[in-house]
Amino acid sequence: MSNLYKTTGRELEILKVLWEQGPCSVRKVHEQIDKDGERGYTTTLKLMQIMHEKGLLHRDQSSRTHIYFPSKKEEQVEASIIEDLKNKLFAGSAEKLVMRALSSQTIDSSELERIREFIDNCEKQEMNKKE
Amino acid sequence: MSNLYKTTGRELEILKVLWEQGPCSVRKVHEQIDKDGERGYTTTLKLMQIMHEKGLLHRDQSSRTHIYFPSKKEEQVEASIIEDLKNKLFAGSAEKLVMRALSSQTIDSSELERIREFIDNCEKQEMNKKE
DNA sequence: ATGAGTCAACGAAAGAGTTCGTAATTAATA
DNA sequence: TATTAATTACGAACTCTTTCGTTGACTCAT
Repeated sequence: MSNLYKTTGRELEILKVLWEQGPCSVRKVHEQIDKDGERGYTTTLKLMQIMHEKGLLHRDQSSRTHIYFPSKKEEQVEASIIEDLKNKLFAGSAEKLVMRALSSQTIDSSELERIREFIDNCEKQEMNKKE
Repeated sequence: MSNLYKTTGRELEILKVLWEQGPCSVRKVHEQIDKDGERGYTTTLKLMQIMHEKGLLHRDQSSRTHIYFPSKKEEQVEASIIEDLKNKLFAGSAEKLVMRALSSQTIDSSELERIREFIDNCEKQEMNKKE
Protein backbone atom coordinates (compact mmCIF):
# COMPACT_ATOMS: atom_id res chain seq x y z
CA MET A 1 0.00 0.00 0.00
CA SER A 2 2.88 2.32 0.69
CA ASN A 3 4.73 2.10 -2.60
CA LEU A 4 1.86 2.40 -5.02
CA TYR A 5 1.85 6.13 -5.29
CA LYS A 6 5.32 6.12 -6.74
CA THR A 7 3.87 5.06 -10.07
CA THR A 8 5.58 7.06 -12.78
CA GLY A 9 4.21 8.61 -15.94
CA ARG A 10 5.13 5.85 -18.34
CA GLU A 11 4.05 3.18 -15.90
CA LEU A 12 0.68 4.85 -15.69
CA GLU A 13 0.28 4.83 -19.45
CA ILE A 14 0.94 1.11 -19.49
CA LEU A 15 -1.41 0.43 -16.60
CA LYS A 16 -4.19 2.38 -18.25
CA VAL A 17 -3.96 0.25 -21.37
CA LEU A 18 -4.04 -2.95 -19.36
CA TRP A 19 -6.97 -1.82 -17.26
CA GLU A 20 -8.97 -0.89 -20.32
CA GLN A 21 -8.02 -3.69 -22.66
CA GLY A 22 -7.45 -6.51 -20.23
CA PRO A 23 -4.35 -8.72 -20.33
CA CYS A 24 -2.07 -7.81 -23.26
CA SER A 25 1.20 -8.68 -24.90
CA VAL A 26 4.00 -6.15 -24.89
CA ARG A 27 3.39 -5.58 -28.59
CA LYS A 28 -0.21 -4.59 -28.06
CA VAL A 29 0.60 -2.24 -25.20
CA HIS A 30 3.39 -0.68 -27.21
CA GLU A 31 1.11 0.05 -30.15
CA GLN A 32 -1.36 1.75 -27.83
CA ILE A 33 1.03 4.01 -25.96
CA ASP A 34 3.27 4.87 -28.91
CA LYS A 35 0.97 5.35 -31.86
CA ASP A 36 3.37 7.77 -33.47
CA GLY A 37 6.17 5.23 -33.37
CA GLU A 38 8.46 7.63 -31.59
CA ARG A 39 9.96 5.07 -29.27
CA GLY A 40 11.30 1.58 -29.73
CA TYR A 41 9.51 -1.64 -28.92
CA THR A 42 12.20 -2.68 -26.48
CA THR A 43 11.61 0.48 -24.49
CA THR A 44 8.11 -0.65 -23.66
CA LEU A 45 9.32 -4.20 -23.12
CA LYS A 46 11.95 -3.09 -20.64
CA LEU A 47 9.48 -0.93 -18.81
CA MET A 48 7.01 -3.77 -18.44
CA GLN A 49 9.72 -6.16 -17.32
CA ILE A 50 10.73 -3.74 -14.60
CA MET A 51 7.12 -3.27 -13.59
CA HIS A 52 6.89 -7.05 -13.34
CA GLU A 53 9.97 -7.15 -11.13
CA LYS A 54 8.45 -4.47 -8.93
CA GLY A 55 5.26 -6.50 -8.61
CA LEU A 56 3.22 -3.88 -10.43
CA LEU A 57 2.38 -6.34 -13.20
CA HIS A 58 1.88 -10.07 -13.27
CA ARG A 59 2.33 -12.15 -16.38
CA ASP A 60 1.42 -15.43 -17.95
CA GLN A 61 4.58 -16.75 -19.53
CA SER A 62 3.30 -20.18 -20.49
CA SER A 63 3.53 -19.29 -24.15
CA ARG A 64 6.37 -17.54 -25.86
CA THR A 65 4.55 -14.23 -26.03
CA HIS A 66 4.08 -13.25 -22.42
CA ILE A 67 0.74 -11.81 -21.42
CA TYR A 68 0.83 -9.06 -18.81
CA PHE A 69 -1.85 -7.76 -16.47
CA PRO A 70 -1.92 -5.34 -13.54
CA SER A 71 -1.59 -6.67 -10.02
CA LYS A 72 -3.70 -3.86 -8.59
CA LYS A 73 -7.13 -2.58 -9.48
CA GLU A 74 -7.52 0.78 -11.10
CA GLU A 75 -9.48 2.14 -8.15
CA GLN A 76 -6.75 1.13 -5.71
CA VAL A 77 -4.02 2.87 -7.65
CA GLU A 78 -6.12 5.95 -8.23
CA ALA A 79 -6.94 6.12 -4.55
CA SER A 80 -3.36 5.76 -3.48
CA ILE A 81 -2.11 8.40 -5.90
CA ILE A 82 -4.79 10.79 -4.68
CA GLU A 83 -3.93 9.93 -1.11
CA ASP A 84 -0.31 10.84 -1.80
CA LEU A 85 -1.25 14.10 -3.46
CA LYS A 86 -3.56 14.93 -0.59
CA ASN A 87 -0.73 14.50 1.91
CA LYS A 88 1.98 16.22 -0.06
CA LEU A 89 0.05 19.20 -1.32
CA PHE A 90 -2.99 19.69 0.91
CA ALA A 91 -1.72 18.83 4.37
CA GLY A 92 -3.86 15.70 4.38
CA SER A 93 -7.13 17.51 3.78
CA ALA A 94 -9.42 15.86 1.26
CA GLU A 95 -11.68 18.87 1.42
CA LYS A 96 -8.92 21.19 0.22
CA LEU A 97 -8.10 18.83 -2.60
CA VAL A 98 -11.68 18.59 -3.79
CA MET A 99 -12.20 22.31 -3.49
CA ARG A 100 -9.15 23.02 -5.56
CA ALA A 101 -10.21 20.51 -8.16
CA LEU A 102 -13.67 22.01 -8.37
CA SER A 103 -12.57 25.62 -8.50
CA SER A 104 -9.80 25.31 -11.03
CA GLN A 105 -11.45 22.95 -13.46
CA THR A 106 -14.17 23.33 -15.99
CA ILE A 107 -17.07 21.21 -14.86
CA ASP A 108 -20.47 21.40 -16.44
CA SER A 109 -23.65 21.39 -14.44
CA SER A 110 -24.56 17.77 -15.08
CA GLU A 111 -21.27 16.71 -13.60
CA LEU A 112 -21.82 18.93 -10.60
CA GLU A 113 -25.25 17.40 -10.18
CA ARG A 114 -23.82 13.89 -10.03
CA ILE A 115 -21.27 14.98 -7.47
CA ARG A 116 -24.02 16.53 -5.39
CA GLU A 117 -25.98 13.31 -5.45
CA PHE A 118 -22.92 11.47 -4.34
CA ILE A 119 -22.53 13.79 -1.38
CA ASP A 120 -26.17 13.31 -0.51
CA ASN A 121 -25.67 9.59 -0.37
CA CYS A 122 -22.61 9.96 1.80
CA GLU A 123 -24.55 12.06 4.26
CA LYS A 124 -27.43 9.63 4.34
CA GLN A 125 -25.04 6.89 5.21
CA GLU A 126 -23.61 9.04 7.96
CA MET A 127 -27.12 9.51 9.35
CA ASN A 128 -27.77 5.81 9.35
CA LYS A 129 -24.59 5.07 11.19
CA LYS A 130 -25.49 7.35 14.04
CA GLU A 131 -28.92 5.84 14.59
CA MET B 1 1.96 26.86 -17.56
CA SER B 2 3.08 23.64 -19.17
CA ASN B 3 6.08 22.86 -17.01
CA LEU B 4 4.69 23.54 -13.58
CA TYR B 5 3.30 20.11 -12.97
CA LYS B 6 6.75 18.65 -13.14
CA THR B 7 7.38 19.91 -9.63
CA THR B 8 9.16 17.16 -7.74
CA GLY B 9 8.76 15.95 -4.19
CA ARG B 10 11.57 17.92 -2.62
CA GLU B 11 10.71 21.01 -4.60
CA LEU B 12 7.21 20.80 -3.23
CA GLU B 13 8.48 20.61 0.34
CA ILE B 14 10.50 23.75 -0.22
CA LEU B 15 7.63 25.58 -1.89
CA LYS B 16 5.29 24.72 0.95
CA VAL B 17 7.64 26.27 3.49
CA LEU B 18 8.00 29.43 1.44
CA TRP B 19 4.26 29.74 0.88
CA GLU B 20 3.55 29.37 4.57
CA GLN B 21 6.43 31.32 6.05
CA GLY B 22 6.99 33.92 3.39
CA PRO B 23 10.46 34.72 1.98
CA CYS B 24 13.16 32.71 3.72
CA SER B 25 16.87 32.06 3.75
CA VAL B 26 18.14 28.64 2.76
CA ARG B 27 18.99 27.99 6.38
CA LYS B 28 15.44 28.55 7.53
CA VAL B 29 13.96 26.38 4.81
CA HIS B 30 16.46 23.66 5.55
CA GLU B 31 15.56 23.59 9.21
CA GLN B 32 11.89 23.23 8.32
CA ILE B 33 12.15 20.41 5.82
CA ASP B 34 14.88 18.47 7.61
CA LYS B 35 14.06 18.65 11.29
CA ASP B 36 15.77 15.33 11.95
CA GLY B 37 19.02 16.57 10.45
CA GLU B 38 19.18 13.66 8.06
CA ARG B 39 20.41 15.65 5.11
CA GLY B 40 23.08 18.23 4.65
CA TYR B 41 22.56 21.95 4.41
CA THR B 42 24.13 22.11 0.98
CA THR B 43 21.55 19.66 -0.29
CA THR B 44 18.80 22.16 0.35
CA LEU B 45 20.98 24.97 -0.95
CA LYS B 46 21.62 23.18 -4.22
CA LEU B 47 17.96 22.35 -4.64
CA MET B 48 16.92 25.95 -4.14
CA GLN B 49 19.62 27.18 -6.50
CA ILE B 50 18.34 24.83 -9.17
CA MET B 51 14.78 25.93 -8.53
CA HIS B 52 15.98 29.49 -8.96
CA GLU B 53 17.61 28.59 -12.27
CA LYS B 54 14.37 26.96 -13.39
CA GLY B 55 12.43 30.08 -12.49
CA LEU B 56 10.50 28.31 -9.77
CA LEU B 57 11.97 30.62 -7.13
CA HIS B 58 13.06 34.21 -7.17
CA ARG B 59 15.55 35.66 -4.72
CA ASP B 60 16.77 38.84 -3.17
CA GLN B 61 20.55 38.66 -3.21
CA SER B 62 21.26 42.20 -2.06
CA SER B 63 22.64 40.94 1.21
CA ARG B 64 24.99 38.06 1.76
CA THR B 65 22.27 35.72 2.92
CA HIS B 66 19.99 35.36 -0.07
CA ILE B 67 16.26 35.44 0.55
CA TYR B 68 14.15 33.16 -1.62
CA PHE B 69 10.46 33.25 -2.49
CA PRO B 70 8.21 31.35 -4.90
CA SER B 71 7.52 32.78 -8.33
CA LYS B 72 4.10 31.15 -8.49
CA LYS B 73 1.16 31.28 -6.14
CA GLU B 74 0.19 28.20 -4.22
CA GLU B 75 -3.18 28.00 -5.96
CA GLN B 76 -1.57 28.08 -9.39
CA VAL B 77 0.76 25.23 -8.64
CA GLU B 78 -1.95 23.21 -6.95
CA ALA B 79 -4.22 23.74 -9.92
CA SER B 80 -1.61 22.72 -12.42
CA ILE B 81 -0.67 19.59 -10.51
CA ILE B 82 -4.31 18.61 -10.27
CA GLU B 83 -4.75 19.37 -13.93
CA ASP B 84 -1.91 17.02 -14.73
CA LEU B 85 -3.30 14.27 -12.53
CA LYS B 86 -6.72 14.73 -14.08
CA ASN B 87 -5.31 14.21 -17.56
CA LYS B 88 -2.97 11.36 -16.76
CA LEU B 89 -5.23 9.32 -14.53
CA PHE B 90 -8.81 10.31 -15.24
CA ALA B 91 -8.89 10.90 -18.97
CA GLY B 92 -9.36 14.62 -18.39
CA SER B 93 -12.50 14.24 -16.31
CA ALA B 94 -12.62 16.44 -13.22
CA GLU B 95 -15.76 14.62 -12.15
CA LYS B 96 -13.97 11.29 -12.00
CA LEU B 97 -11.16 12.82 -10.01
CA VAL B 98 -13.47 14.39 -7.46
CA MET B 99 -15.55 11.24 -7.19
CA ARG B 100 -12.49 9.15 -6.51
CA ALA B 101 -11.25 11.64 -3.94
CA LEU B 102 -14.60 11.65 -2.20
CA SER B 103 -15.12 7.92 -2.19
CA SER B 104 -11.69 6.86 -1.07
CA GLN B 105 -11.05 9.44 1.58
CA THR B 106 -12.38 9.99 5.02
CA ILE B 107 -14.32 13.21 5.01
CA ASP B 108 -16.51 14.28 7.85
CA SER B 109 -19.94 15.76 7.37
CA SER B 110 -18.94 19.36 7.98
CA GLU B 111 -16.44 19.12 5.18
CA LEU B 112 -19.03 17.58 2.91
CA GLU B 113 -21.36 20.42 3.79
CA ARG B 114 -18.85 23.04 2.73
CA ILE B 115 -18.28 21.23 -0.52
CA ARG B 116 -21.99 21.15 -1.15
CA GLU B 117 -22.25 24.87 -0.57
CA PHE B 118 -19.44 25.37 -3.01
CA ILE B 119 -21.32 23.39 -5.64
CA ASP B 120 -24.42 25.40 -4.99
CA ASN B 121 -22.54 28.59 -5.65
CA CYS B 122 -21.08 27.20 -8.84
CA GLU B 123 -24.54 26.36 -10.10
CA LYS B 124 -25.90 29.76 -9.21
CA GLN B 125 -23.15 31.35 -11.21
CA GLU B 126 -24.01 29.07 -14.11
CA MET B 127 -27.61 30.23 -13.92
CA ASN B 128 -26.61 33.87 -13.95
CA LYS B 129 -24.44 33.40 -16.97
CA LYS B 130 -27.27 32.03 -19.03
CA GLU B 131 -29.63 34.89 -18.29
C1' DA C 1 43.80 41.15 12.74
C1' DT C 2 42.84 36.50 13.94
C1' DG C 3 39.80 32.65 14.43
C1' DA C 4 35.27 30.50 14.41
C1' DG C 5 31.17 30.23 12.21
C1' DT C 6 28.08 31.02 8.11
C1' DC C 7 27.18 31.36 3.43
C1' DA C 8 27.13 30.75 -1.86
C1' DA C 9 29.06 28.38 -5.55
C1' DC C 10 30.67 24.49 -7.79
C1' DG C 11 31.64 19.84 -9.09
C1' DA C 12 30.91 15.11 -8.47
C1' DA C 13 28.37 11.14 -7.63
C1' DA C 14 24.46 8.21 -6.43
C1' DG C 15 19.83 6.80 -7.66
C1' DA C 16 15.72 6.31 -10.43
C1' DG C 17 13.35 6.40 -14.79
C1' DT C 18 13.64 6.02 -19.64
C1' DT C 19 15.56 4.79 -24.00
C1' DC C 20 17.83 1.93 -27.24
C1' DG C 21 21.04 -1.57 -29.50
C1' DT C 22 22.25 -6.23 -29.63
C1' DA C 23 22.21 -11.12 -28.85
C1' DA C 24 19.76 -15.36 -28.23
C1' DT C 25 15.62 -17.95 -28.71
C1' DT C 26 11.46 -19.42 -30.82
C1' DA C 27 7.87 -19.57 -34.48
C1' DA C 28 6.40 -19.31 -39.11
C1' DT C 29 7.26 -19.78 -43.92
C1' DA C 30 9.25 -20.37 -48.37
C1' DT D 1 16.04 -27.14 -44.30
C1' DA D 2 17.18 -22.35 -44.49
C1' DT D 3 15.43 -17.81 -44.04
C1' DT D 4 12.74 -14.36 -42.08
C1' DA D 5 10.16 -12.33 -38.42
C1' DA D 6 8.84 -11.77 -33.64
C1' DT D 7 9.98 -12.05 -28.87
C1' DT D 8 12.66 -12.09 -24.54
C1' DA D 9 16.67 -10.87 -22.10
C1' DC D 10 20.45 -8.06 -21.13
C1' DG D 11 23.41 -4.27 -20.75
C1' DA D 12 24.66 0.38 -21.60
C1' DA D 13 23.76 5.14 -21.87
C1' DC D 14 21.24 9.22 -21.05
C1' DT D 15 18.42 12.46 -18.28
C1' DC D 16 16.80 14.23 -14.12
C1' DT D 17 16.64 14.46 -9.11
C1' DT D 18 18.88 14.33 -4.94
C1' DT D 19 22.86 14.22 -2.07
C1' DC D 20 27.27 15.68 -0.38
C1' DG D 21 32.24 17.50 0.02
C1' DT D 22 35.16 21.24 -0.88
C1' DT D 23 36.44 25.84 -1.66
C1' DG D 24 36.51 30.63 -1.18
C1' DA D 25 34.35 34.70 0.60
C1' DC D 26 32.08 37.21 4.25
C1' DT D 27 30.75 38.43 9.32
C1' DC D 28 31.48 39.02 13.92
C1' DA D 29 33.39 38.76 18.37
C1' DT D 30 37.55 38.56 20.69
